[in-house]
Amino acid sequence: MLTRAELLTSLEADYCALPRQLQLAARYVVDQPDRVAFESLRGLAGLAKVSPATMLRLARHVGFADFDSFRQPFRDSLTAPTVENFTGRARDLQARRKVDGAANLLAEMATAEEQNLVRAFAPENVASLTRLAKILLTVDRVYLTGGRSCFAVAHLLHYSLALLREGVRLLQGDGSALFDGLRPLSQKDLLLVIGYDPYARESVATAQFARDSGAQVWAFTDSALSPLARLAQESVVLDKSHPSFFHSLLGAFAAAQVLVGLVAAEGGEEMLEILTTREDHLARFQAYWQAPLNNVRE
Amino acid sequence: MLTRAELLTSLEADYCALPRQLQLAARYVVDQPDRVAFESLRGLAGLAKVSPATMLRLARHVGFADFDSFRQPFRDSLTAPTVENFTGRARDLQARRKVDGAANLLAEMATAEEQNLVRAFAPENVASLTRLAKILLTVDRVYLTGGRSCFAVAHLLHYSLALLREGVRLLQGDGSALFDGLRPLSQKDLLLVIGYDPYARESVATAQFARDSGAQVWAFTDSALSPLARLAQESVVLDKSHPSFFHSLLGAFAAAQVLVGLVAAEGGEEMLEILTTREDHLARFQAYWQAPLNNVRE
DNA sequence: TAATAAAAAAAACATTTGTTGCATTGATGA
DNA sequence: TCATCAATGCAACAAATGTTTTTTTTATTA
Repeated sequence: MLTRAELLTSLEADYCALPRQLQLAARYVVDQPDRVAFESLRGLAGLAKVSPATMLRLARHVGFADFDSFRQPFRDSLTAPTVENFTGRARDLQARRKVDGAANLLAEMATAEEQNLVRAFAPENVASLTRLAKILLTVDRVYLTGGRSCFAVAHLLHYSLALLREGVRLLQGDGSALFDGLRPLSQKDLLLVIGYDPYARESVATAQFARDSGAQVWAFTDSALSPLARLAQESVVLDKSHPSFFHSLLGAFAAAQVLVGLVAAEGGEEMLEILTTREDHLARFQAYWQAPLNNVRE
Repeated sequence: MLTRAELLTSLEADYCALPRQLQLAARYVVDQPDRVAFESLRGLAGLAKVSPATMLRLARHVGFADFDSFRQPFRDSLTAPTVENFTGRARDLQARRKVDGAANLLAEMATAEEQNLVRAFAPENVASLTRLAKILLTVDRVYLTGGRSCFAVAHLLHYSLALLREGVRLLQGDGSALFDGLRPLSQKDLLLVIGYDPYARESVATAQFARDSGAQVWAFTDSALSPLARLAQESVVLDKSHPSFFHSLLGAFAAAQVLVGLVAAEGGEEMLEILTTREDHLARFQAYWQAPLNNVRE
């Protein structure tokens, strides 16, 4: 399917070959592409001083079935910061809709996940994560918690951050053990809570507890209005769109990895040394698989 | 005239004082402000799962005379010259490399993660995952394992798949307990192992053990030549590029979510029923946080 | 519990929308 | 000059839209 840019160039190329009224219509579209995104067929025709039928003919001329799909690329260009090859492929798959139901589901998943990823890198989030990365290196202890599926995110963060600094604690999500782990929480500590709707009761309770103790609370969550965001002093708001029954956690994972990357960068050279030391340590304890020395010949 | 940002903050501030349905409407607007720009009143109401009248009431509540003027700020924010678009900004930043280290790092992360995502949806992987989804519904038991950071992937898969069928086991990655869990492994079982270079010794050993027992072995891994891929009968090969010290697991997470989505789709209607039953179950045991019933008045 | 008020959904309405078919125009070549 | 055909506007339609009014549901108070 055509992108806005392709569409505009093809209009410019065809321009001379078009009949007079279609030229008028094309001209307005080329000159004011952003307005196309918002106007109705009749509205756009009025602005271009052309009859509605003519504007529709223009849309058809450039290969679209109806006005709505003609307008779509103009809308996309305002919203979607997508990289061409990827969306292109997803749309390809969506094109052969009825042919293969599974392929369509896959295309929807791909599109959704891409959106989740893009949103994770939204300017507000990037700014928040940068701030958080700095803070993470100054606080006494870092507590991580995530209920149910979000536990995976917490676990990933714990694994990585624990390599970067001391005093990173992962709170296991089932009830009582949780508050035991939190007992020594103070004002110099930080809790990062990960939670999507429906919010695990324990996660909200933990955040409340941490906040009441005067600790810093940050959240990775799915809405600026989520109970976690309201408890947190600052939060990273992520998308979770997915065509299946489940929410997508991809945005949260992306944010987590960004955070880890920023913390590592913040730590500089000395942190890299710590890291390589620990790697050596692990290697010495044979945590990793080693390729057999003698290759087997075929 | 309110700007989009002002509008959103005022909406967030009022949120608690709003009646329940208006909260629902407000929440969608706050979470997906970009969609407001393009949707019709009825379309938006549908997305927010609210009646058209309610959405209109929200627009009126924040001081607009009609839906059209309520939507205008959202449109303006898209047309305005501010390029909030990240990839655009990322490209800008990459141009002036040495100027700002942090911003450049972020741009590199975004590009890398996008690549990881795209590779996860490569045709070979999609084909493999589709096959695997079908198989997962036929085998007796499903074992999941992932060492170190990959444990997060295994955990996510376990959480989701366990909602979809019986007999899904997550093998905790530390040593002995692992083989205990595997003892009853048979030819009708399947092991899905997730592992990136450097490969955790236990993961390789587990895969070897499973293979020797005649069970099916599948792998999410970083190379077709990885020890896990060699042991597996079929594998999903993923990228892990990341500008930081750490590997990115985003591809693995994406693949995991695709797999879950496909299994759910494969299961059809009856599986959805099982799922909703379990949700009810969890709700009844108060696993989830509930919004307080009484709204605070201003 | 019953009475009252608030909130929400449903129904109804006129308007606007995208689209189609048809009539009119204007140009071109026989 | 006339026949032909593309180009264009106009009228008409069903579908969708924004809004108002009415009815039903829900919550709160006496």
